[in-house]
Amino acid sequence: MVTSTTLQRAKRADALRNYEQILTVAKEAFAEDGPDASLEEIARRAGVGVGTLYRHFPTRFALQEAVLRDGIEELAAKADELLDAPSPGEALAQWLRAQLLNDSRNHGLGAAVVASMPEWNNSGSCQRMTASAAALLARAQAAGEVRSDIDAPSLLHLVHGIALAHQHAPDTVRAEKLLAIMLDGLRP
Amino acid sequence: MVTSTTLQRAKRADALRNYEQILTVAKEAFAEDGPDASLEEIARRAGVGVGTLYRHFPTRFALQEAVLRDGIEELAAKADELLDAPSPGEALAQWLRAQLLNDSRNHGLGAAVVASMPEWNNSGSCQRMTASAAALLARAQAAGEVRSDIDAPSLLHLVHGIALAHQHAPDTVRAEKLLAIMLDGLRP
DNA sequence: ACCTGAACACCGTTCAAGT
DNA sequence: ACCTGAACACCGTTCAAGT
Repeated sequence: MVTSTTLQRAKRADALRNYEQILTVAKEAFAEDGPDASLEEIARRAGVGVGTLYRHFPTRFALQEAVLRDGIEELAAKADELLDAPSPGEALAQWLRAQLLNDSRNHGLGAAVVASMPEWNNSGSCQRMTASAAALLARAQAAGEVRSDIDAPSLLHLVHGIALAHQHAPDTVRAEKLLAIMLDGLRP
Repeated sequence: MVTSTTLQRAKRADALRNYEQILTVAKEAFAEDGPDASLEEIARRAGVGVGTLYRHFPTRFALQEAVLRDGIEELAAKADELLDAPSPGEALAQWLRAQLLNDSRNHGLGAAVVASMPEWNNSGSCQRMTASAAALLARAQAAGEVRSDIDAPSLLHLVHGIALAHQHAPDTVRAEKLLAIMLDGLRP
């Protein structure tokens, strides 16, 4: 797995330390205070000047995307694995459940970013998730296990919608039941 | 129809005028700038001191709920009508479509409030919508047109999730297609 | 190169003073 | 009763000065 760390190239040691520290603190802050958590406080808690935070993450969205990156890499990897699974329909269902789980793991940050950050649609993360979803979906449709009149973006919208609707009452059971209902609706 | 105006009792004329003016401006502001629109600017554009805004609407949520109130009254009324419609399943579907339409009419404010304001669940508006949904749902379930293992809050969560996922690309066609898929999933 | 923190503009919220 | 707007605290963002 390629982590954000290994992607850093030739940074000074202190810069790298700061980068990681900001990321760690940001993860906590977003979980506690939501997607609008104070950047100033994140910098403070990371023991870093605000300017340093802005240097590493020029926009709030950049920081949010960085926080989400690990989970997204994992989901992409999981999608690749699932492309070899025996039942294409079940593989898709499993991956969508993983999406839901990931959304709840980061306390709804993912879903919130998708819904309220216009930049999301043009981000690499979005393209990556859409590509994974499209591959799994195409296979399930080719196998006749999923109706053909739905596309990958719609599918992701639905899952994130379910996640969003539960971000303030993170009832995993209920969320998974809604996903099950949605999956029933996906049958041809 | 009972409007918010007729609910005001014995206010001074200028107070009432201010109340209405703030509401009008807030509606525009939320549509333009989203649910976090500046309260200060709303007051300014309404030609009113900030204190006056706070007097009428002690919290941001109070103002948001007031902006949404008319649409909610309409939906509640529509639900009452639809309880007499011939097909219980179709009546439910129609009402859910109206929910979606209402969400897009106020530029996603409704869905955003539902998702990001913890106060929502305890609000009268929420109880009202849940009651309407429950009545239509119960009838559809009794008629055997909708599966019995879903409840009204889940149903509303799903619809608002769909609306939320589209608030930054308000593609009505796509949203309605997702709703149709969800409705398919609701069949017994 | 990278970091710091002061500086500026802006917003949320309260409250003393006004009518 | 209701309104106003100044006052305070806080945050986002930039940028000159430092290492």
